[in-house]
Amino acid sequence: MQKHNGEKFYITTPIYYPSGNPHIGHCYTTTACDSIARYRRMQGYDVMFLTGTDEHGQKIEQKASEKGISPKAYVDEIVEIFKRLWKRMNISYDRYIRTTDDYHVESVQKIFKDLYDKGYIYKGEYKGKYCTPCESFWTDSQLVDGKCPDCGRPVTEAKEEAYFFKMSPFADRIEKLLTQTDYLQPKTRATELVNNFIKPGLEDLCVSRTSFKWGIPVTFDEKHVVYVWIDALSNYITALGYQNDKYNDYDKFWPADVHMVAKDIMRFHAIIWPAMLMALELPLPKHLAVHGWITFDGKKMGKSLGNVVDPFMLSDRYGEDAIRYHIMREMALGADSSFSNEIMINRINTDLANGLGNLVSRTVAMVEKYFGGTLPDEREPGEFDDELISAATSLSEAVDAFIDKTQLNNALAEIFKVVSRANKYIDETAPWILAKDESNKARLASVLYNLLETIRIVSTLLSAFMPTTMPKVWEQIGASESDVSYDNTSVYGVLSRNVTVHKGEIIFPRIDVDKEIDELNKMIKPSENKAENDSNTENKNEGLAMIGIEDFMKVGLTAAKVLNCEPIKKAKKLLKLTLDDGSGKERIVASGIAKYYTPDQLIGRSVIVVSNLKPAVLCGVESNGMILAADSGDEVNVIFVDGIKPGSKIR
RNA sequence: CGCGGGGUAGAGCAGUCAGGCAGCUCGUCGGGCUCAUAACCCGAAGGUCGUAGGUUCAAAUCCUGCCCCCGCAACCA
Repeated sequence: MQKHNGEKFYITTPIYYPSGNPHIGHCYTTTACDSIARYRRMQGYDVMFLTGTDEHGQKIEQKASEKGISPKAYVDEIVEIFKRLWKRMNISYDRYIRTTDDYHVESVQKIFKDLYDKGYIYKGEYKGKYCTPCESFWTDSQLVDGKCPDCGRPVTEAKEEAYFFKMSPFADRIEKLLTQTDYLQPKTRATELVNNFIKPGLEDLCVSRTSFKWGIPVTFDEKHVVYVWIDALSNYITALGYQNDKYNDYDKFWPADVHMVAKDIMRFHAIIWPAMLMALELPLPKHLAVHGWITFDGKKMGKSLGNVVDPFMLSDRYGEDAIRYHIMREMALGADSSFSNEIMINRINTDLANGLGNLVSRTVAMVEKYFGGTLPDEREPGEFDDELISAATSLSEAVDAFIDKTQLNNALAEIFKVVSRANKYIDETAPWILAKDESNKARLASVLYNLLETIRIVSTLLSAFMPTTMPKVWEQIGASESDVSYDNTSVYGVLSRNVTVHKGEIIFPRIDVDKEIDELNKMIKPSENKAENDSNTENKNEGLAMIGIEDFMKVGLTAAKVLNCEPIKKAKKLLKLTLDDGSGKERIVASGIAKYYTPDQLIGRSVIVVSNLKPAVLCGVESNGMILAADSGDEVNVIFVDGIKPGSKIR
């Protein structure tokens, strides 16, 4: 076994955006980091485990003003909730950075200036769609129906002065980093990044904004605030004291050993962050571990589903360690993993209650029943002993290897193989038969001691993943603090020969699946219905505002007959419809219904068209209006008005 | 021909890089056990490995074509 005394280990979660309450996805990243951090501490590393919140930006500014409070007051509230959750989940972070902290602000300003002085940041123009009432810029992809996603009003082409960060000088080095090193875990994503972002040419990055105020001011140009990239990503070094006097840990802990992120922010950490560090001439982090999303019953987890899988509620019901175990056991590094109540409860029952919990319970019960709680001196080795003991003492080596690769699910699988082996050992040795004959006393003591030793090793390794419950196991098997050190996991014979056990409460109670699912469903019903409503309105409009008749009358609805219809070549979802709307001129409309209708099903039929919609070009086709259809979420039905004369007004 | 991931037992997945008896977990069925949280242990059923070809003594694995699903992007007007 390798000794790691004093070696440093630096691991980070992303800094989360507190525009809403934390959900199970945040929990995954954070507990995964926590487990690695705890494991490394056990191994003797000097660990720095950082988490925090990314608190600036337009969205926070807006949410705060909706609530009529200052942005700082708004984030303060949510940060409290994050911290409360981490406490509940027993997260052992060493440091919590908020981008509103003074020292971070100071560092970011220096970094920005430094990059400017080095010539990597220059002043340019940012072009985009602008919503005047909201004073907001939006990218095309953010627009909803071509309109401002916040207020729904039309946007105009506009530009603003902005600072840009030159990315191109670093393209080659970044490509090498992604394809030729083990920076990216899993590496399968490297191709995707290189093809999508590096090969087409790295675009310079807009790093300042003038359109909102809630951010870190650019020191040499006060109307600009630093945009998210430099502000947020640099947290990983400012939290160590880079360019500030608050901390003095940069030299010791940088570069980071692991940045763990979910796949949606992989690009920033795989490309932008290394580019920034290269520009600053700083060492690059060693690994970027990218995990997937937790999906709920197959659906992508969103804010609206956040309530459904509320981590506070789950930990109330099942205990934080059961939740920690489940999400880490279920999630593989690369892929998404599906979360459902049934999978979770089954997992808790099978592995924790039936497997580990029951093993502890039956072993301790037998020591009490057959020896009054304290093992005698006598020993007698026997068949099956060696296999069990070697499985247990070699376990840490296997677990180490998976931790090194950030594959926590596999590390846990490895541990539970030994739990199974131990349960099988009980059957093989049949202690209850040994107990019938006094002459087998020594053999019986050996069997039970071997089981206690196995439990000791398994629970020690598991304590990184389940830090709340494992100490309860140690108490039951009579292990002292020094017995459960990491170093002792590869050693047999650590527990005292005359160890005394203490039967206690059931550590992982078995859950009644049917009853529990029933209750959960009852709780979920209201919020799930709400979620469905949300998704029907594209999740963007939080309930439509009331409008007056005059607003409705602004919409021109006309019956029209489909003269021709054909797929649009470049488009997957669009059909191009040629309509007779009674005006005498043909009207061309593109409609995103190709998944649900073939052209044949539409030609000759009559539909309702919104006639005064501003034209838009979609995949090279100019669309004049839209046709009405009912969207239930699962299917889309065009509203047909066959027999109605083209041109008829609809009100 | 936009980029990428995937299709293996009822469900969820590994195995594919490096060809060599099709495996794991859950579920189902049968048996065993009685220390234990109705838990534990053993056994069985269940798969044309998406599809059509090719290479090979041998293909889930390598090659070619096609079908389907999922992300991202574009395009839900």
